[in-house]
Amino acid sequence: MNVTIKDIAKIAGVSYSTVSKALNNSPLVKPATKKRIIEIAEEMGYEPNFAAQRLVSKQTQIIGLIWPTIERVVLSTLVTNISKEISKTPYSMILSVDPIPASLDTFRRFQVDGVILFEENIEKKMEQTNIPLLVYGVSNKEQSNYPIIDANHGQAMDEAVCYLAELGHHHIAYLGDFSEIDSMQMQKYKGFKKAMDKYNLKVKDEFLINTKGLDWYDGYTAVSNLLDTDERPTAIVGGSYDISGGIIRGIKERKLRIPDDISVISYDNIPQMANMETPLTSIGVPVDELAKEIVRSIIEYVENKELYPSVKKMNPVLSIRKSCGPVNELFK
Amino acid sequence: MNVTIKDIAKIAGVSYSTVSKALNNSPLVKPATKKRIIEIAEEMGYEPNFAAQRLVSKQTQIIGLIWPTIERVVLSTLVTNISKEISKTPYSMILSVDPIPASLDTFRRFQVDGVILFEENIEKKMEQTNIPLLVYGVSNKEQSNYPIIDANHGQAMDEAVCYLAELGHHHIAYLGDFSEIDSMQMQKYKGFKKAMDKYNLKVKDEFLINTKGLDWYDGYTAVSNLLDTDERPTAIVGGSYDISGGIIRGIKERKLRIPDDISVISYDNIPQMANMETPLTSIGVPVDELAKEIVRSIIEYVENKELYPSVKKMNPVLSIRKSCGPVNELFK
DNA sequence: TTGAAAGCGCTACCAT
DNA sequence: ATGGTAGCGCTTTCAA
Repeated sequence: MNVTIKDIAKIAGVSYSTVSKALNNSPLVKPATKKRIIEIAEEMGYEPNFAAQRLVSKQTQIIGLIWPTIERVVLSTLVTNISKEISKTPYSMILSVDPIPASLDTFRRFQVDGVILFEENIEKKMEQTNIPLLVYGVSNKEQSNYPIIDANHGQAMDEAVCYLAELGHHHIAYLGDFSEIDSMQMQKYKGFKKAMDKYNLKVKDEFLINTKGLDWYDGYTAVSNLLDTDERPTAIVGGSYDISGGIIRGIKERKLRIPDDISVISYDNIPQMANMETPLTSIGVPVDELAKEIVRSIIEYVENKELYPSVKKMNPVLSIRKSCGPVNELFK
Repeated sequence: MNVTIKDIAKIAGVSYSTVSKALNNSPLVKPATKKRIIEIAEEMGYEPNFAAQRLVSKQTQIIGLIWPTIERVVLSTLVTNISKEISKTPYSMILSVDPIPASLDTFRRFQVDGVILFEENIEKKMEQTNIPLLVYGVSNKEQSNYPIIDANHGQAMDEAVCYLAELGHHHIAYLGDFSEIDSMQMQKYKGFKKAMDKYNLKVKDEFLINTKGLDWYDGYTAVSNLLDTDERPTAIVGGSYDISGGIIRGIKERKLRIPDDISVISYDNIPQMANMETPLTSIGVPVDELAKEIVRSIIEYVENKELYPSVKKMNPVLSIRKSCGPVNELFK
């Protein structure tokens, strides 16, 4: 059997309610007593009984997170960051890898206080959930039944293009997925075109490549096609971390130098970008900030349910590393 | 407030202890009463209070799983399958993405009944855990402090090579990671060489390529190098699902046909292999069987702690799809 | 076959 | 500043 507060009380020679207070750092206990009790508790290897705490406090202090179905490094990095962030709070996080409805079911049984979700277009599936739900994804509509954390993709592309333009690039290509299925990808694509327009840069059709996927080899294939033509861009915007990885490799295989011959800027902003064969200059909401905001929001929502479901757009950050440089005059 | 058994008791006109029994399908309750109570419970949307159940029953009925740090499709497929398998039992599963010690800490707080782990060489880290632990990984030693589920890599390679030999292949290449760090990979590599030996096939040094990684592009790069030489193998064994994906693409890019010009067999056995551009013939423990065994074992261990920690080697299965064929006489 | 009641370990309130 | 105690929702004796 495990140590309980009653055991501690017996040893400490106090009542067990005092022990409870001491362990919860209540100001109602004399510091000396408190200290003594805490020491005894530690010595005895006391671990509070979660179930008992919950039973009485009604709150589970658990946040559920549904593991995104799409496998991407950026997403799993985000999940890891969220986990780290939550562990700094009094809350714990549990994950489910099941499909959304099954996950919600599990979470209901666990009586979690709130749920974090990554999918979009989940309206239908969510009908009767009364658990506070926080979604990370695209905010299509003005209104929503649950709070949404989104990234300002338009601004991100604007900053990326602006940066490249300032470096003197006029011939910029975008390699990303714009298959119309994934609205987040579409936002990036549209954002790019809009930004090019804003900075008075013409964008050639051949410089707009639909990778039809977000994986490493999608970027690799796309850049291979791009570089095997006569006219090359002086800079490339990669639509995602993985795509950009493929882009870099493709470029290197053609013995082109980054950034001397060609500059590359990538969407997404995760620390891994600094550790690539060429550290990638990138644009996007830093994953740790994103995680912080997601955790802050869900907890705020949980503790304050009447809060109006809000939509929050996170601002991107340009992280300058080594993959972008001034345009090479030779190639102009 | 949620519905409790007392509420149900009031409506049903019985005592709440009867409700408890009825809901737990106790034989002590008259079937008619039981049926009525269950109906009322459903109608009222009753959900048992997890915390209360735990508090009294001492068992949490929760299995914790520590998300593997290495990102691989096969592993996440396995996790998904384990989750599915556990949901068929009275147990639930929670995941943690934190490093092992932090995860174990969380699990201890949650008072989970058992933990599933994927890493190897964890001896040191586990010192003082008294939670039943089940490891999926390589069983280096005869003895271990915890049960291990392993795959019979030697037999797998034997079957793969045997199959290819029967199809008439003599020139077989192995593309996998054998960087000595990952003992599971080493087992595959050694298994391949041993099997080649057993079937009296010579293996050329150039046909043994260390991909130094398990990703798609590792396979792609390796096969590109392999195929750009004069002498080609008639068959390739790919060391993992991802590697083999890259291999296939590399082959196709060179306008070679699978399996007419070259046969490919992949390690690992997950359903996704049937859906590739060329459905992959593969060897490995089917992921669903693996999941079943893992779940069966951990539960057995949990419910039967005095059980001697065992090492179980799972048998591989050869799944014949479309990527292997008889050797093409022209290339012999 | 059903009901009463103890008690799981804890928090929070009221009393001292 | 400390102690006493009700009660969270449930399972599980024991009694009827």
